[in-house]
Amino acid sequence: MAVDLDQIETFLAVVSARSFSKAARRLNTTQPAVSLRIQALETGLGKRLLERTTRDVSLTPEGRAFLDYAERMAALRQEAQLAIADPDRVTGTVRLGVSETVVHAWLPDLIEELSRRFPAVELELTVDTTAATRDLLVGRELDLAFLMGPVAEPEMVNHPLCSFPLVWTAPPALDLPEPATLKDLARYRIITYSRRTRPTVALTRMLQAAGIRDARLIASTSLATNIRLVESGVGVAPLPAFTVEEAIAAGRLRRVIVVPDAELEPLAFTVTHPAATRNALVGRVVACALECAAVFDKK
Amino acid sequence: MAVDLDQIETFLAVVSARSFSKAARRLNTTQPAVSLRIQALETGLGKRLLERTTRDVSLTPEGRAFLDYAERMAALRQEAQLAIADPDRVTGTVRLGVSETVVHAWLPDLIEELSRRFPAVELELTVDTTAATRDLLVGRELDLAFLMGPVAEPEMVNHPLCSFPLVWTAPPALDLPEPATLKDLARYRIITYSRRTRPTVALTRMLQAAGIRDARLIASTSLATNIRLVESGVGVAPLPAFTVEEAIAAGRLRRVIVVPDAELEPLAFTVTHPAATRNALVGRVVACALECAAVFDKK
DNA sequence: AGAGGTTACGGGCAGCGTAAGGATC
DNA sequence: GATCCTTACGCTGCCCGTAACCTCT
Repeated sequence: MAVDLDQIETFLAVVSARSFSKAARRLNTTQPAVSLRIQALETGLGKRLLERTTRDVSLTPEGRAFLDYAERMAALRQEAQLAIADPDRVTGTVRLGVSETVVHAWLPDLIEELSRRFPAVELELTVDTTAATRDLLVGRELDLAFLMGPVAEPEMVNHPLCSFPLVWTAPPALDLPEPATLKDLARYRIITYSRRTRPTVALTRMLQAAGIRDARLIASTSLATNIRLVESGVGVAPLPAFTVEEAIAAGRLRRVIVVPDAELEPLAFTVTHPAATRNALVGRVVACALECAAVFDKK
Repeated sequence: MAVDLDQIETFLAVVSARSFSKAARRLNTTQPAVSLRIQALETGLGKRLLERTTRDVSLTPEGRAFLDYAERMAALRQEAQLAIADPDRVTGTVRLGVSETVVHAWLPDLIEELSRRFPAVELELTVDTTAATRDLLVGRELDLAFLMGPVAEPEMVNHPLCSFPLVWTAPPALDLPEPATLKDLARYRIITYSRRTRPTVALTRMLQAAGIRDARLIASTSLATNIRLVESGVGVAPLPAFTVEEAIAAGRLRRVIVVPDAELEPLAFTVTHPAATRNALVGRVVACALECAAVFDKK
């Protein structure tokens, strides 16, 4: 009869997923269970909160009003847990978006640290390019994200997080003078991040500025793939130093010293989240991420 | 595992009752059920919230911190209900303290009106003198109260509510000149409110000022009793006009016209509640009470 | 001994998952 | 016909109430 926190979590999940069945998956239950919980909530309030058409789920005016209360109640529950509970017992979900580079750096450390501090908290991880992640974040489908450069939305908070120097890398056998110029490098295929990303944009500008028209770029979304391609002799690549240290030490890759004009800016990452986040866990995750990034930097 | 609104309501009830068994009675359940709910809450948080000695229940530091969250969550649930739900479905409890005079005036109207507007809301009524009610209110054991004169606590909000003229009343057979002086009245027993109440204090001052030392006062907490005493010929009494209109019309009582010096101030009632009330229903009850009082005044 | 909180235990019912049913594209 | 929400139904497990127990005054 009365409103119940379970129902509220379900309601929030449905609203955020815009679908009963997706919400059910996310809540680790079945779709009928979600359906019944929403029905119970609606009966308890005596008002319909969600309008279900066959293709979409939308909020009724009452639903929109209730959403605000629901979010505040869920946030309050979590705040209370964080303030009082044994960290072991804190529950909740953090939806985190990350760029692949971070995955290869310290994300495993963060995941481990978080699951140590908050074993009962679930992490919903989305790995994608900065652009895609950014859109999810702006659409409030993520609670926070680690991505390149600040997000210039007014409602978003950005913190500098970490930065990774890029080094030019080539197969050991490649014929390259040192220091190499952009022109030298452009004799080979250049393997880089996908088209719209910040480093690739910077690189194409540099190539244009140097008057190089016929550069052959290979854009890939996968950092691991890029490294593999260089190791296989496909071409040269600017890569985050930490990803290739081991391969260079082992002689599988060669670090190419370049002229200042060919140096790329380090990849600067920020942690970004909505200013009015109602997920009290976000603060903890941010703090933990800053620590992990700092530890990683020192190594 | 997770915190549940049922547990929170139970926690709040236990804290407010300072007892598991009293809370159980108030929640219409059994004492073991309360015990288990509190245990579940504590296990869920991994912290003990309540310290139980054999004679008293007190809050641990964590409990005190949690109390704040619990109150906010309960308030939020109720706000959401008030904002969205069918009024029929709004649940909750309002703890109301009233002076007896109000009971005889329009309290039945208020109760009826409230149970019409919010059939699922429970009213916990305490009828006592203004002084006793005031203490309960200050101790936050009441959500609001209708009592005489403003409560001068800093955290309390007072609204003028209604005022009842007092008329001197006597048994019809009594020998009294008109207009009667205080001295005339004081030849008989004067039946009045209990010692510490505002009208009785005013009356004793008036008697002192008139140099009357040997007045025989009968102080009683019950207005109905007082009326009965006058009807039975025990003495005279200042009574709220509305309570004796019918008896006067029927000839069972006589209204005594008195000189200006013997007139008593009307009984002024205010509605008082804590400024930071977390019970969203209080506002509705206040509004409803003001309406009922106004309607009553017009009759 | 009595008041009040805890533990033990059996039963009822809420809520779940499976499966079938409808509606819309 | 595919997708997605709803309804039906049997079952499990949780929570409740009764009752016995413990502890402190």
